[in-house]
Amino acid sequence: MSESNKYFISENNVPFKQEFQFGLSVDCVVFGYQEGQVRVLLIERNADPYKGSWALPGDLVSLNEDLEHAANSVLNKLTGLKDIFMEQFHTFGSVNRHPAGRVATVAYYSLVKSSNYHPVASAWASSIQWFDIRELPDLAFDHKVILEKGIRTLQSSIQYRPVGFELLPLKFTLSELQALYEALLGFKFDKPNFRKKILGMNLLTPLDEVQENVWHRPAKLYKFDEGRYRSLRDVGFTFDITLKSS
Amino acid sequence: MSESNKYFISENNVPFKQEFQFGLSVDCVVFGYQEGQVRVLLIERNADPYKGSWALPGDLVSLNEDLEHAANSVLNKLTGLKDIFMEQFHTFGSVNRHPAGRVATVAYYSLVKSSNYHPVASAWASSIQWFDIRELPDLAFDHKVILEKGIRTLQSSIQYRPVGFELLPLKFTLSELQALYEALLGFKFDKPNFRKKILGMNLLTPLDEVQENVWHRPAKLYKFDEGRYRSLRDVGFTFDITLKSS
DNA sequence: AAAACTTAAAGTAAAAAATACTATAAGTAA
DNA sequence: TTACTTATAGTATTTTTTACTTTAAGTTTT
Repeated sequence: MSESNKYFISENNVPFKQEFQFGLSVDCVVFGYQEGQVRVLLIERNADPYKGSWALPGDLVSLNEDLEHAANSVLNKLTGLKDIFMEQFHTFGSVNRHPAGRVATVAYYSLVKSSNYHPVASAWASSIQWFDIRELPDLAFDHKVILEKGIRTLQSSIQYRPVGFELLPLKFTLSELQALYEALLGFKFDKPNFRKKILGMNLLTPLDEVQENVWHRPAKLYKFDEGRYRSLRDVGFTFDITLKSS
Repeated sequence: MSESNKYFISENNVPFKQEFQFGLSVDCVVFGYQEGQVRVLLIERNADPYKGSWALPGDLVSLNEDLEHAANSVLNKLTGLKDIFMEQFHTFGSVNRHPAGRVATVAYYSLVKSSNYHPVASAWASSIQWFDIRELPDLAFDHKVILEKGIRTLQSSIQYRPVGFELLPLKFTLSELQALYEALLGFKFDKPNFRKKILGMNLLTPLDEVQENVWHRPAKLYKFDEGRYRSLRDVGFTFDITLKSS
Protein backbone atom coordinates (compact mmCIF):
# COMPACT_ATOMS: atom_id res chain seq x y z
CA MET A 1 0.00 0.00 0.00
CA SER A 2 1.48 3.28 -1.07
CA GLU A 3 1.19 6.07 1.37
CA SER A 4 0.25 8.75 -1.08
CA ASN A 5 -3.26 7.52 -1.74
CA LYS A 6 -3.90 5.61 1.43
CA TYR A 7 -6.73 7.91 2.35
CA PHE A 8 -8.00 8.51 -1.12
CA ILE A 9 -11.75 9.03 -1.17
CA SER A 10 -13.89 8.50 -4.25
CA GLU A 11 -16.20 11.17 -5.59
CA ASN A 12 -19.25 9.94 -3.79
CA ASN A 13 -17.16 10.08 -0.67
CA VAL A 14 -16.86 6.34 -0.25
CA PRO A 15 -13.39 4.98 0.25
CA PHE A 16 -12.83 2.08 -2.08
CA LYS A 17 -9.35 0.84 -1.47
CA GLN A 18 -8.79 -2.68 -0.27
CA GLU A 19 -8.45 -1.53 3.30
CA PHE A 20 -12.11 -0.66 3.23
CA GLN A 21 -13.49 -4.09 2.52
CA PHE A 22 -13.98 -5.25 6.07
CA GLY A 23 -17.24 -6.29 7.54
CA LEU A 24 -17.87 -5.36 11.13
CA SER A 25 -20.32 -7.18 13.32
CA VAL A 26 -21.50 -7.27 16.90
CA ASP A 27 -22.32 -10.35 18.94
CA CYS A 28 -24.27 -10.34 22.17
CA VAL A 29 -23.69 -12.68 25.08
CA VAL A 30 -26.81 -12.23 27.18
CA PHE A 31 -26.64 -14.06 30.49
CA GLY A 32 -29.90 -14.70 32.25
CA TYR A 33 -30.18 -15.55 35.91
CA GLN A 34 -33.08 -17.33 37.52
CA GLU A 35 -33.31 -19.36 40.68
CA GLY A 36 -29.73 -20.40 40.98
CA GLN A 37 -29.20 -21.04 37.31
CA VAL A 38 -27.11 -19.06 34.86
CA ARG A 39 -28.12 -19.35 31.26
CA VAL A 40 -27.19 -17.74 27.98
CA LEU A 41 -29.45 -16.71 25.16
CA LEU A 42 -28.83 -18.40 21.81
CA ILE A 43 -30.64 -18.27 18.52
CA GLU A 44 -30.99 -20.93 15.88
CA ARG A 45 -29.89 -19.46 12.59
CA ASN A 46 -32.28 -19.52 9.67
CA ALA A 47 -29.85 -17.98 7.22
CA ASP A 48 -26.56 -18.96 5.66
CA PRO A 49 -23.88 -19.38 6.64
CA TYR A 50 -24.38 -21.89 9.46
CA LYS A 51 -28.10 -22.18 8.78
CA GLY A 52 -29.58 -24.46 11.42
CA SER A 53 -26.79 -23.93 13.93
CA TRP A 54 -27.08 -22.30 17.31
CA ALA A 55 -25.32 -18.96 17.56
CA LEU A 56 -25.01 -15.83 19.60
CA PRO A 57 -27.40 -13.09 18.51
CA GLY A 58 -25.39 -10.83 16.27
CA ASP A 59 -25.16 -9.20 12.87
CA LEU A 60 -23.17 -6.96 10.65
CA VAL A 61 -23.05 -3.31 11.63
CA SER A 62 -24.30 -0.70 9.18
CA LEU A 63 -21.89 1.92 7.91
CA ASN A 64 -23.68 4.73 9.67
CA GLU A 65 -24.38 2.99 12.94
CA ASP A 66 -22.46 3.20 16.20
CA LEU A 67 -21.37 -0.03 17.84
CA GLU A 68 -23.48 0.27 20.96
CA HIS A 69 -26.50 1.06 18.89
CA ALA A 70 -25.85 -1.90 16.64
CA ALA A 71 -25.56 -4.25 19.59
CA ASN A 72 -28.89 -3.18 21.00
CA SER A 73 -30.71 -3.07 17.72
CA VAL A 74 -29.46 -6.46 16.60
CA LEU A 75 -30.49 -7.99 19.86
CA ASN A 76 -33.89 -6.40 19.55
CA LYS A 77 -34.33 -7.50 15.97
CA LEU A 78 -33.50 -11.13 16.71
CA THR A 79 -35.01 -11.60 20.14
CA GLY A 80 -37.36 -8.76 20.83
CA LEU A 81 -35.35 -7.75 23.91
CA LYS A 82 -35.05 -4.02 24.40
CA ASP A 83 -32.98 -1.58 26.44
CA ILE A 84 -30.49 -4.04 27.79
CA PHE A 85 -27.28 -2.52 29.08
CA MET A 86 -24.42 -4.31 27.43
CA GLU A 87 -20.74 -3.94 27.96
CA GLN A 88 -18.07 -4.53 25.36
CA PHE A 89 -15.52 -7.16 26.34
CA HIS A 90 -13.43 -8.24 23.37
CA THR A 91 -13.08 -8.03 19.62
CA PHE A 92 -12.46 -11.15 17.58
CA GLY A 93 -10.89 -10.68 14.19
CA SER A 94 -9.18 -13.79 12.89
CA VAL A 95 -8.81 -13.74 9.14
CA ASN A 96 -10.95 -16.79 8.50
CA ARG A 97 -13.55 -16.59 11.20
CA HIS A 98 -16.33 -15.77 8.73
CA PRO A 99 -16.92 -17.63 5.47
CA ALA A 100 -18.35 -14.61 3.65
CA GLY A 101 -15.31 -12.41 3.90
CA ARG A 102 -13.22 -10.64 6.45
CA VAL A 103 -15.46 -9.80 9.37
CA ALA A 104 -14.29 -8.60 12.74
CA THR A 105 -16.82 -8.88 15.52
CA VAL A 106 -17.12 -6.78 18.63
CA ALA A 107 -18.53 -8.84 21.49
CA TYR A 108 -20.79 -7.48 24.23
CA TYR A 109 -22.15 -9.08 27.33
CA SER A 110 -24.96 -8.44 29.71
CA LEU A 111 -26.51 -10.05 32.76
CA VAL A 112 -30.27 -9.90 33.26
CA LYS A 113 -33.01 -11.50 35.25
CA SER A 114 -34.33 -13.93 32.70
CA SER A 115 -37.85 -13.98 34.11
CA ASN A 116 -38.16 -10.31 33.13
CA TYR A 117 -37.55 -10.98 29.48
CA HIS A 118 -39.41 -13.13 27.03
CA PRO A 119 -37.34 -13.45 23.90
CA VAL A 120 -39.16 -14.14 20.66
CA ALA A 121 -37.35 -15.36 17.59
CA SER A 122 -37.54 -13.08 14.58
CA ALA A 123 -35.60 -11.94 11.55
CA TRP A 124 -33.27 -14.81 10.64
CA ALA A 125 -33.62 -16.52 13.98
CA SER A 126 -35.84 -19.54 13.58
CA SER A 127 -35.88 -20.26 17.28
CA ILE A 128 -34.43 -18.94 20.45
CA GLN A 129 -33.57 -20.52 23.74
CA TRP A 130 -31.86 -20.08 27.08
CA PHE A 131 -29.06 -22.62 27.60
CA ASP A 132 -27.49 -23.50 30.89
CA ILE A 133 -23.89 -22.37 30.58
CA ARG A 134 -22.75 -25.81 31.69
CA GLU A 135 -24.60 -27.53 28.85
CA LEU A 136 -23.92 -25.70 25.64
CA PRO A 137 -24.58 -26.96 22.12
CA ASP A 138 -22.13 -26.58 19.27
CA LEU A 139 -22.09 -23.04 18.00
CA ALA A 140 -21.68 -21.30 14.64
CA PHE A 141 -18.55 -19.39 13.65
CA ASP A 142 -16.13 -18.95 16.55
CA HIS A 143 -19.00 -18.30 18.93
CA LYS A 144 -17.88 -20.96 21.36
CA VAL A 145 -14.65 -19.09 21.91
CA ILE A 146 -16.49 -15.80 22.25
CA LEU A 147 -18.94 -17.23 24.74
CA GLU A 148 -16.23 -18.79 26.86
CA LYS A 149 -14.36 -15.53 27.02
CA GLY A 150 -17.64 -13.88 27.97
CA ILE A 151 -18.11 -16.30 30.86
CA ARG A 152 -14.63 -15.59 32.17
CA THR A 153 -15.23 -11.86 31.86
CA LEU A 154 -18.50 -12.12 33.76
CA GLN A 155 -16.92 -14.11 36.54
CA SER A 156 -14.04 -11.77 37.03
CA SER A 157 -16.23 -8.68 36.82
CA ILE A 158 -18.37 -9.72 39.75
CA GLN A 159 -15.34 -9.90 41.99
CA TYR A 160 -14.84 -6.19 41.64
CA ARG A 161 -18.33 -4.84 41.74
CA PRO A 162 -21.66 -5.77 43.23
CA VAL A 163 -24.26 -7.80 41.40
CA GLY A 164 -27.80 -8.65 42.23
CA PHE A 165 -29.71 -5.43 42.03
CA GLU A 166 -31.12 -6.25 38.63
CA LEU A 167 -31.22 -10.00 39.19
CA LEU A 168 -33.07 -10.59 42.41
CA PRO A 169 -36.60 -9.67 43.41
CA LEU A 170 -36.99 -6.37 45.22
CA LYS A 171 -37.06 -8.21 48.51
CA PHE A 172 -34.82 -11.21 48.91
CA THR A 173 -33.15 -13.36 51.51
CA LEU A 174 -29.47 -13.70 52.17
CA SER A 175 -29.63 -17.29 51.00
CA GLU A 176 -31.01 -16.15 47.67
CA LEU A 177 -28.15 -13.70 47.32
CA GLN A 178 -25.68 -16.41 48.22
CA ALA A 179 -27.21 -18.77 45.65
CA LEU A 180 -26.72 -16.06 43.04
CA TYR A 181 -23.04 -15.67 43.81
CA GLU A 182 -22.55 -19.40 43.92
CA ALA A 183 -24.22 -19.90 40.55
CA LEU A 184 -22.22 -17.14 38.90
CA LEU A 185 -18.87 -18.15 40.33
CA GLY A 186 -19.44 -21.88 40.31
CA PHE A 187 -18.54 -22.71 43.90
CA LYS A 188 -19.98 -22.72 47.40
CA PHE A 189 -19.46 -20.47 50.39
CA ASP A 190 -19.71 -20.95 54.11
CA LYS A 191 -23.07 -19.54 55.03
CA PRO A 192 -22.37 -17.62 58.24
CA ASN A 193 -19.28 -16.04 56.76
CA PHE A 194 -21.02 -15.06 53.55
CA ARG A 195 -23.65 -13.28 55.63
CA LYS A 196 -21.08 -11.40 57.65
CA LYS A 197 -19.14 -10.35 54.60
CA ILE A 198 -22.15 -9.05 52.73
CA LEU A 199 -23.73 -7.39 55.72
CA GLY A 200 -20.42 -5.72 56.51
CA MET A 201 -20.54 -3.94 53.18
CA ASN A 202 -23.55 -1.90 54.28
CA LEU A 203 -25.05 -2.76 50.97
CA LEU A 204 -28.30 -4.20 52.24
CA THR A 205 -31.16 -2.70 54.16
CA PRO A 206 -32.96 -5.16 56.42
CA LEU A 207 -36.74 -5.10 56.19
CA ASP A 208 -39.32 -5.84 58.85
CA GLU A 209 -40.59 -8.73 56.85
CA VAL A 210 -39.89 -12.39 56.51
CA GLN A 211 -40.48 -15.01 53.85
CA GLU A 212 -43.92 -16.50 53.54
CA ASN A 213 -45.18 -19.85 52.38
CA VAL A 214 -42.03 -21.70 53.14
CA TRP A 215 -42.09 -24.98 55.02
CA HIS A 216 -39.12 -24.12 57.20
CA ARG A 217 -38.12 -21.20 59.33
CA PRO A 218 -38.77 -18.12 57.22
CA ALA A 219 -35.77 -15.96 56.45
CA LYS A 220 -35.57 -12.23 56.93
CA LEU A 221 -35.99 -10.14 53.81
CA TYR A 222 -33.54 -7.49 52.64
CA LYS A 223 -33.36 -4.97 49.87
CA PHE A 224 -30.41 -3.22 48.27
CA ASP A 225 -29.43 0.22 49.47
CA GLU A 226 -29.48 1.78 46.05
CA GLY A 227 -27.15 4.67 46.81
CA ARG A 228 -24.60 2.43 48.40
CA TYR A 229 -24.94 -0.05 45.54
CA ARG A 230 -24.20 2.60 42.96
CA SER A 231 -21.25 3.95 44.82
CA LEU A 232 -19.74 0.49 45.28
CA ARG A 233 -20.32 -0.23 41.63
CA ASP A 234 -18.53 2.94 40.60
CA VAL A 235 -15.70 2.84 43.10
CA GLY A 236 -15.32 -0.92 43.02
CA PHE A 237 -14.43 -3.27 45.81
CA THR A 238 -12.97 -6.68 46.23
CA PHE A 239 -15.24 -9.56 46.93
CA ASP A 240 -13.05 -12.25 48.28
CA ILE A 241 -14.47 -14.77 50.58
CA THR A 242 -13.57 -18.22 51.71
CA LEU A 243 -14.84 -21.10 49.73
CA LYS A 244 -17.21 -23.72 50.96
CA SER A 245 -16.86 -25.24 54.36
CA SER A 246 -20.36 -26.45 54.99
CA MET B 1 -30.80 -5.14 3.67
CA SER B 2 -32.55 -8.15 2.25
CA GLU B 3 -31.66 -11.42 3.78
CA SER B 4 -31.43 -13.42 0.61
CA ASN B 5 -28.20 -11.89 -0.59
CA LYS B 6 -26.73 -10.75 2.69
CA TYR B 7 -23.79 -13.05 2.28
CA PHE B 8 -23.52 -12.84 -1.46
CA ILE B 9 -19.96 -13.17 -2.66
CA SER B 10 -18.74 -11.81 -5.96
CA GLU B 11 -16.94 -13.98 -8.50
CA ASN B 12 -13.49 -13.07 -7.33
CA ASN B 13 -14.63 -14.01 -3.87
CA VAL B 14 -14.75 -10.49 -2.52
CA PRO B 15 -17.95 -9.45 -0.81
CA PHE B 16 -19.08 -6.15 -2.21
CA LYS B 17 -22.18 -5.16 -0.37
CA GLN B 18 -22.24 -2.02 1.67
CA GLU B 19 -21.58 -3.96 4.85
CA PHE B 20 -18.12 -4.70 3.59
CA GLN B 21 -16.86 -1.15 3.36
CA PHE B 22 -15.41 -0.82 6.81
CA GLY B 23 -11.84 -0.04 7.54
CA LEU B 24 -10.29 -1.76 10.53
CA SER B 25 -7.28 -0.42 12.31
CA VAL B 26 -5.18 -1.12 15.36
CA ASP B 27 -3.72 1.44 17.74
CA CYS B 28 -0.98 0.75 20.24
CA VAL B 29 -0.67 2.34 23.64
CA VAL B 30 2.87 1.52 24.67
CA PHE B 31 3.67 2.53 28.23
CA GLY B 32 7.31 2.85 29.14
CA TYR B 33 8.59 2.83 32.68
CA GLN B 34 11.88 4.28 33.78
CA GLU B 35 13.03 5.54 37.14
CA GLY B 36 9.72 6.37 38.63
CA GLN B 37 8.23 7.83 35.49
CA VAL B 38 5.48 6.39 33.32
CA ARG B 39 5.47 7.54 29.75
CA VAL B 40 3.65 6.68 26.58
CA LEU B 41 5.03 6.40 23.08
CA LEU B 42 3.59 8.80 20.52
CA ILE B 43 4.43 9.50 16.90
CA GLU B 44 4.15 12.68 14.96
CA ARG B 45 2.15 11.96 11.84
CA ASN B 46 3.66 12.76 8.47
CA ALA B 47 0.58 11.75 6.51
CA ASP B 48 -2.94 12.96 6.15
CA PRO B 49 -5.24 13.08 7.90
CA TYR B 50 -3.92 14.88 10.96
CA LYS B 51 -0.51 15.41 9.39
CA GLY B 52 1.69 17.10 11.96
CA SER B 53 -0.32 15.93 14.95
CA TRP B 54 0.82 13.59 17.66
CA ALA B 55 -0.91 10.24 17.62
CA LEU B 56 -0.77 6.70 18.89
CA PRO B 57 1.14 4.36 16.61
CA GLY B 58 -1.48 2.61 14.53
CA ASP B 59 -2.67 1.82 11.04
CA LEU B 60 -5.27 0.08 8.97
CA VAL B 61 -5.23 -3.70 9.09
CA SER B 62 -4.78 -5.63 5.87
CA LEU B 63 -7.52 -7.96 4.74
CA ASN B 64 -5.42 -11.06 5.25
CA GLU B 65 -3.81 -10.10 8.52
CA ASP B 66 -4.80 -11.10 12.05
CA LEU B 67 -5.29 -8.37 14.61
CA GLU B 68 -2.42 -9.30 16.90
CA HIS B 69 -0.09 -9.51 13.96
CA ALA B 70 -1.24 -6.15 12.70
CA ALA B 71 -0.64 -4.54 16.08
CA ASN B 72 2.90 -5.81 16.26
CA SER B 73 3.77 -5.11 12.68
CA VAL B 74 2.38 -1.58 12.74
CA LEU B 75 4.31 -0.81 15.86
CA ASN B 76 7.43 -2.21 14.31
CA LYS B 77 6.94 -0.30 11.08
CA LEU B 78 6.47 3.03 12.81
CA THR B 79 8.85 2.75 15.71
CA GLY B 80 11.22 -0.11 15.07
CA LEU B 81 10.07 -1.85 18.27
CA LYS B 82 9.77 -5.62 17.96
CA ASP B 83 8.24 -8.50 19.87
CA ILE B 84 6.30 -6.48 22.37
CA PHE B 85 3.52 -8.34 24.09
CA MET B 86 0.37 -6.30 23.74
CA GLU B 87 -3.04 -6.90 25.14
CA GLN B 88 -6.29 -5.82 23.57
CA PHE B 89 -8.38 -3.57 25.79
CA HIS B 90 -11.17 -1.90 23.81
CA THR B 91 -12.53 -1.26 20.35
CA PHE B 92 -13.57 2.23 19.32
CA GLY B 93 -16.01 2.49 16.49
CA SER B 94 -17.90 5.77 16.44
CA VAL B 95 -19.27 6.57 13.03
CA ASN B 96 -17.28 9.73 12.54
CA ARG B 97 -14.05 8.99 14.31
CA HIS B 98 -12.07 8.85 11.06
CA PRO B 99 -12.32 11.44 8.28
CA ALA B 100 -11.57 8.96 5.48
CA GLY B 101 -14.49 6.67 6.06
CA ARG B 102 -15.86 4.30 8.61
CA VAL B 103 -12.93 2.89 10.53
CA ALA B 104 -13.18 0.92 13.73
CA THR B 105 -10.00 0.62 15.69
CA VAL B 106 -8.94 -2.12 18.06
CA ALA B 107 -6.74 -0.73 20.80
CA TYR B 108 -3.88 -2.60 22.44
CA TYR B 109 -1.67 -1.73 25.35
CA SER B 110 1.65 -2.80 26.68
CA LEU B 111 4.03 -1.90 29.46
CA VAL B 112 7.77 -2.05 28.88
CA LYS B 113 11.02 -0.89 30.37
CA SER B 114 11.68 2.11 28.18
CA SER B 115 15.44 1.94 28.55
CA ASN B 116 15.36 -1.37 26.71
CA TYR B 117 13.79 0.08 23.63
CA HIS B 118 15.00 2.79 21.32
CA PRO B 119 12.16 3.74 19.04
CA VAL B 120 13.06 5.22 15.66
CA ALA B 121 10.53 7.07 13.58
CA SER B 122 9.84 5.55 10.20
CA ALA B 123 7.10 5.08 7.60
CA TRP B 124 4.69 7.98 8.07
CA ALA B 125 6.01 8.90 11.48
CA SER B 126 8.15 12.00 11.18
CA SER B 127 9.20 11.84 14.79
CA ILE B 128 8.63 9.79 17.85
CA GLN B 129 8.74 10.56 21.52
CA TRP B 130 7.99 9.31 25.00
CA PHE B 131 5.53 11.59 26.82
CA ASP B 132 4.93 11.64 30.53
CA ILE B 133 1.35 10.50 30.97
CA ARG B 134 0.65 13.55 33.09
CA GLU B 135 1.71 15.94 30.32
CA LEU B 136 0.14 14.88 27.09
CA PRO B 137 -0.14 16.94 23.90
CA ASP B 138 -3.29 17.15 21.81
CA LEU B 139 -3.79 14.00 19.84
CA ALA B 140 -5.14 13.05 16.42
CA PHE B 141 -8.48 11.34 15.88
CA ASP B 142 -10.03 10.16 19.15
CA HIS B 143 -6.66 9.07 20.44
CA LYS B 144 -6.99 11.07 23.61
CA VAL B 145 -10.02 9.02 24.59
CA ILE B 146 -8.25 5.80 23.66
CA LEU B 147 -5.19 6.72 25.65
CA GLU B 148 -7.17 7.67 28.73
CA LYS B 149 -9.03 4.39 28.65
CA GLY B 150 -5.68 2.68 28.26
CA ILE B 151 -4.36 4.37 31.39
CA ARG B 152 -7.39 3.27 33.39
CA THR B 153 -7.00 -0.27 32.09
CA LEU B 154 -3.34 -0.34 33.04
CA GLN B 155 -4.03 0.91 36.53
CA SER B 156 -6.75 -1.57 37.23
CA SER B 157 -4.81 -4.46 35.73
CA ILE B 158 -1.92 -4.06 38.14
CA GLN B 159 -4.20 -4.47 41.09
CA TYR B 160 -4.93 -8.02 40.08
CA ARG B 161 -1.58 -9.27 38.90
CA PRO B 162 2.05 -8.61 39.61
CA VAL B 163 4.12 -6.15 37.62
CA GLY B 164 7.78 -5.42 37.64
CA PHE B 165 9.46 -8.45 36.20
CA GLU B 166 9.91 -6.83 32.82
CA LEU B 167 10.28 -3.31 34.17
CA LEU B 168 12.97 -3.42 36.80
CA PRO B 169 16.59 -4.44 36.54
CA LEU B 170 17.36 -8.06 37.38
CA LYS B 171 18.41 -7.01 40.86
CA PHE B 172 16.47 -4.27 42.52
CA THR B 173 15.66 -2.78 45.90
CA LEU B 174 12.32 -2.72 47.62
CA SER B 175 12.26 1.04 47.28
CA GLU B 176 12.62 0.74 43.53
CA LEU B 177 9.70 -1.65 43.44
CA GLN B 178 7.68 0.71 45.59
CA ALA B 179 8.52 3.62 43.30
CA LEU B 180 7.23 1.57 40.38
CA TYR B 181 3.89 0.91 42.04
CA GLU B 182 3.57 4.50 43.13
CA ALA B 183 4.27 5.81 39.64
CA LEU B 184 1.81 3.46 38.01
CA LEU B 185 -0.99 3.99 40.48
CA GLY B 186 -0.31 7.63 41.16
CA PHE B 187 -0.15 7.60 44.94
CA LYS B 188 2.19 6.84 47.82
CA PHE B 189 2.44 3.96 50.26
CA ASP B 190 3.71 3.59 53.76
CA LYS B 191 7.15 2.13 53.36
CA PRO B 192 7.31 -0.51 56.13
CA ASN B 193 3.89 -1.82 55.25
CA PHE B 194 4.63 -1.98 51.55
CA ARG B 195 7.66 -4.10 52.38
CA LYS B 196 5.70 -6.46 54.55
CA LYS B 197 2.96 -6.84 51.97
CA ILE B 198 5.29 -7.59 49.11
CA LEU B 199 7.58 -9.83 51.10
CA GLY B 200 4.57 -11.74 52.37
CA MET B 201 3.68 -12.71 48.82
CA ASN B 202 6.82 -14.86 48.54
CA LEU B 203 7.35 -13.20 45.23
CA LEU B 204 10.89 -12.02 45.84
CA THR B 205 14.11 -13.84 46.50
CA PRO B 206 16.55 -11.90 48.67
CA LEU B 207 20.12 -11.78 47.39
CA ASP B 208 23.35 -11.59 49.32
CA GLU B 209 24.11 -8.28 47.76
CA VAL B 210 23.49 -4.64 48.48
CA GLN B 211 23.40 -1.48 46.45
CA GLU B 212 26.69 0.17 45.55
CA ASN B 213 27.71 3.73 44.89
CA VAL B 214 24.93 5.28 46.88
CA TRP B 215 25.64 7.99 49.38
CA HIS B 216 23.36 6.58 52.05
CA ARG B 217 22.87 3.22 53.63
CA PRO B 218 22.78 0.71 50.76
CA ALA B 219 19.64 -1.31 50.37
CA LYS B 220 19.44 -5.05 50.03
CA LEU B 221 18.90 -6.36 46.53
CA TYR B 222 16.15 -8.75 45.53
CA LYS B 223 15.13 -10.57 42.41
CA PHE B 224 11.78 -11.99 41.33
CA ASP B 225 11.05 -15.64 41.94
CA GLU B 226 10.08 -16.38 38.38
CA GLY B 227 7.94 -19.42 39.09
CA ARG B 228 6.00 -17.67 41.78
CA TYR B 229 5.64 -14.61 39.59
CA ARG B 230 4.12 -16.62 36.78
CA SER B 231 1.72 -18.44 39.04
CA LEU B 232 0.55 -15.20 40.65
CA ARG B 233 0.12 -13.66 37.23
CA ASP B 234 -2.00 -16.57 36.07
CA VAL B 235 -4.04 -17.11 39.20
CA GLY B 236 -4.31 -13.44 40.06
CA PHE B 237 -4.28 -11.80 43.44
CA THR B 238 -5.44 -8.62 45.01
CA PHE B 239 -2.97 -5.92 45.73
CA ASP B 240 -4.58 -3.68 48.22
CA ILE B 241 -2.50 -1.72 50.57
CA THR B 242 -2.88 1.37 52.63
CA LEU B 243 -2.15 4.67 51.07
CA LYS B 244 0.54 7.03 52.14
CA SER B 245 1.26 7.67 55.72
CA SER B 246 4.83 8.87 55.51
C1' DA C 1 -48.88 -32.75 71.16
C1' DA C 2 -44.38 -34.37 70.89
C1' DA C 3 -40.61 -35.47 68.11
C1' DA C 4 -38.05 -35.04 64.06
C1' DC C 5 -36.57 -32.22 60.57
C1' DT C 6 -35.08 -28.18 57.99
C1' DT C 7 -33.27 -23.82 57.32
C1' DA C 8 -32.10 -19.12 59.56
C1' DA C 9 -29.20 -16.59 62.05
C1' DA C 10 -26.49 -15.28 66.04
C1' DG C 11 -22.23 -16.01 68.37
C1' DT C 12 -17.36 -17.08 69.33
C1' DA C 13 -12.60 -18.26 69.64
C1' DA C 14 -8.40 -18.48 67.20
C1' DA C 15 -5.59 -16.99 63.62
C1' DA C 16 -4.13 -13.89 60.27
C1' DA C 17 -3.66 -9.46 58.26
C1' DA C 18 -3.67 -4.58 58.15
C1' DT C 19 -2.34 -0.36 60.19
C1' DA C 20 0.28 3.19 62.28
C1' DC C 21 3.87 3.79 64.15
C1' DT C 22 8.96 3.62 66.73
C1' DA C 23 13.52 2.34 66.99
C1' DT C 24 17.73 1.05 65.19
C1' DA C 25 21.21 0.30 61.60
C1' DA C 26 24.39 1.55 58.04
C1' DG C 27 26.07 4.25 55.33
C1' DT C 28 27.76 9.47 53.40
C1' DA C 29 28.79 14.47 53.98
C1' DA C 30 29.94 18.42 56.76
C1' DT D 1 32.51 13.54 65.39
C1' DT D 2 28.13 14.97 64.23
C1' DA D 3 24.41 15.61 61.24
C1' DC D 4 21.85 13.58 57.74
C1' DT D 5 19.67 10.20 54.80
C1' DT D 6 17.75 5.99 53.69
C1' DA D 7 17.07 0.99 55.00
C1' DT D 8 14.97 -2.18 57.70
C1' DA D 9 13.48 -4.51 61.87
C1' DG D 10 10.09 -4.45 65.25
C1' DT D 11 5.71 -3.80 67.79
C1' DA D 12 1.32 -2.93 69.59
C1' DT D 13 -3.41 -2.23 68.27
C1' DT D 14 -7.11 -2.96 65.54
C1' DT D 15 -9.60 -5.28 62.05
C1' DT D 16 -10.75 -9.14 59.28
C1' DT D 17 -10.99 -13.87 58.22
C1' DT D 18 -11.91 -18.42 59.22
C1' DA D 19 -13.96 -22.41 61.04
C1' DC D 20 -16.93 -23.57 63.70
C1' DT D 21 -21.05 -24.13 67.54
C1' DT D 22 -25.32 -22.94 69.28
C1' DT D 23 -29.84 -21.42 69.28
C1' DA D 24 -34.12 -20.05 66.94
C1' DA D 25 -38.23 -20.57 64.25
C1' DG D 26 -40.79 -22.60 61.69
C1' DT D 27 -43.14 -27.32 59.24
C1' DT D 28 -44.18 -32.14 58.90
C1' DT D 29 -44.60 -36.68 60.80
C1' DT D 30 -46.03 -39.77 64.21
